[in-house]
Amino acid sequence: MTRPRPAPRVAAAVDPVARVMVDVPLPHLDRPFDYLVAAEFDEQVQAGSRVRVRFAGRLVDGYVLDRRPSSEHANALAFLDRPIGVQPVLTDETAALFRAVADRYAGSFVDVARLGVPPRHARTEAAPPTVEVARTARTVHSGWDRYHAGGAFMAAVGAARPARAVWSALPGEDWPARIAEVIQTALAAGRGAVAIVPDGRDLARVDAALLRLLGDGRHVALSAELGPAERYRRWLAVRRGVVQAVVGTRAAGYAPVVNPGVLIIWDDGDDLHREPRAPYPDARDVLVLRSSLTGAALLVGGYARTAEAQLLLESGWAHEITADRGTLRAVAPRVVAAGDDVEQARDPAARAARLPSLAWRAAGKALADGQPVLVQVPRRGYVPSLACVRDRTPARCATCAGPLAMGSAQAIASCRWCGRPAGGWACPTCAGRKMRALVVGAGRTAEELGRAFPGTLVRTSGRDQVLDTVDGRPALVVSTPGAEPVAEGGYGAALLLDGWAMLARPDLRAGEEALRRWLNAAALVCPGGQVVVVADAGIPVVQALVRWDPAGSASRELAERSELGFPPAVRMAALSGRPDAVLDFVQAAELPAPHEMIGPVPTAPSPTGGDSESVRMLIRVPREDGARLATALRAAAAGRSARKATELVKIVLDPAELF
DNA sequence: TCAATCCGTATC
DNA sequence: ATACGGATTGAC
Repeated sequence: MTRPRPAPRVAAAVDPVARVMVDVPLPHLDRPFDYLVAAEFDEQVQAGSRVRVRFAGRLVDGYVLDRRPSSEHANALAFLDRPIGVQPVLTDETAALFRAVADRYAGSFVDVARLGVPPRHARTEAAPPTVEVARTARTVHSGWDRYHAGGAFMAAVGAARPARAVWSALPGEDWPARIAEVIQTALAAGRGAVAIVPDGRDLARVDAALLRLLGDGRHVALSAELGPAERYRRWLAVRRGVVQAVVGTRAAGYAPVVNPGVLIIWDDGDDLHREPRAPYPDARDVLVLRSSLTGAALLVGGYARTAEAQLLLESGWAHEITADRGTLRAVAPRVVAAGDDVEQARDPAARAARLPSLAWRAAGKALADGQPVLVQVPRRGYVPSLACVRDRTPARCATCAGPLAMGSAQAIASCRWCGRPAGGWACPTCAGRKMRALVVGAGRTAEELGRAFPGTLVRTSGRDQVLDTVDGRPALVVSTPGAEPVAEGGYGAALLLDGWAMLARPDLRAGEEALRRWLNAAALVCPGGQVVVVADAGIPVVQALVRWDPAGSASRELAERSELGFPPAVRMAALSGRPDAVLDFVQAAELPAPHEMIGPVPTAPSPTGGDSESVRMLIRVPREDGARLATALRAAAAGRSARKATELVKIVLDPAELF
């Protein structure tokens, strides 16, 4: 009985070898493997194509890096199984970027490619490309001449020079319009552009600004919220060079724009820029790497300034775009710090609303002047919810040290992590036995404010329902950080009520993050309007808000991080997992000298239910050894996976949360 | 003497 | 991961 034999395959005549990155989760296989391309697939298998290959006996997905005339591999090559679709997805430039990001974060190429390449949608890929008719662009006067070096940066982008800048936006700045102007300048120079913003609301604003400036069809907005078909359709338009400008959320930092001339990130301190999937890259770093690799210009902008952006400046890698003090004074709100004098407030309504009297008066005046008032309150759950009524020591669980909270229908506080009721609590500092709500949610604040200002319209913007804009009529707009609506004509006043609560967070970045949120809210206030921040005026970041000095604050922050030995002044890696696995890992790793090991410490039990057996270890090296540290960690991970150590160790470079 | 099993190694 | 080869073990 003769079995039907498959027809013998013939390799392509030219460049028969494809170098393929295979999609397997093992770190030691993060390198190219060579396959033969059958003649029948010659056209479909190109540099950047998705393919299916037989690897260790199984069919797996892969990406073709390039085609070559021959292989270095000593043994016979296998034929690759088949191409997936006809559309190459990587460009030489994005392939190099995926490699660089993987190397920076001790991760693998395919992990990063998964972040940067959207899932294929076959029908969309096959559909004829929609013909976009570009409307004539509108010319407007650039708003960049209010800034030192603003015009120079625009000129550099227009001349396709690789300028790199950190931009401190003026309060009230129409930053989406400024970003649109930069993008328009890059397009006019025949180059592409990528702009990254934290969330969908900012994305919509930049999208609208681009539509106004460029007309239809010159750009696309990319975000994860689009359905798979629409997301792939827009992404394909970029990959095919139909559009050259992209605005999007963090994954759009990898968009395969042809010949990018400028890369932009807005509000780089927002934690939404950090990817929560391995290898946990940050969008600012992705753009910095991409700028270095391609020579594209880079713009890091925001009202606030991060220590990381400050380092770009102090290392001389980037230049500053700022306005002078006179220009700033003309547009800035007046900012005062109010100690939390709730108890002394004369007005009973103010007392009931937990408002310091200064804040209450500022709000009343703005409302009387016919203007809206912004009230920023922290998100519920952002900080421990109960504290000692006398000295505000956060109330913690006696068993697991988790934060205590008051349940909805319970009379007794209980732990939010372990759920145990906290009967008989006593303050560890003053032995007081009374707790009070440290932070009141937006809903409750809105209720109380409504009573404090009878007859005033109260609106809320937060997690569940985010308002994009409010009109210029008098109203109290209660919002959580990041959800503040833009007010027509600007707010008459802003009350930042969460000051000390925000600063009380046991986090390395608490100060920087508090200032960032305050500046973002205060920037929405009209020139000369009143901002009241409820915090101790002696705290440096409170001073930085009062003087509107994000640069000075970032400089101080960076100096402090240098002194304490924290990123970005040094490079750190956090290794977490079961104790034996973490120990085994660090023993196997050939870490660059000098290095410092901190820990291991047990990781805090969390409501998300992480392994209670888990520990975390920090490794610290000088900044210039960052690449070597990542290489060593990758090698250690490869060694472990090669010898079948299955216990997972999570590697995070420069973790955002250090405590 | 042969099969079952363990361990190490390569995966193109 | 998974597949394979070579060494090792154990039973006839």
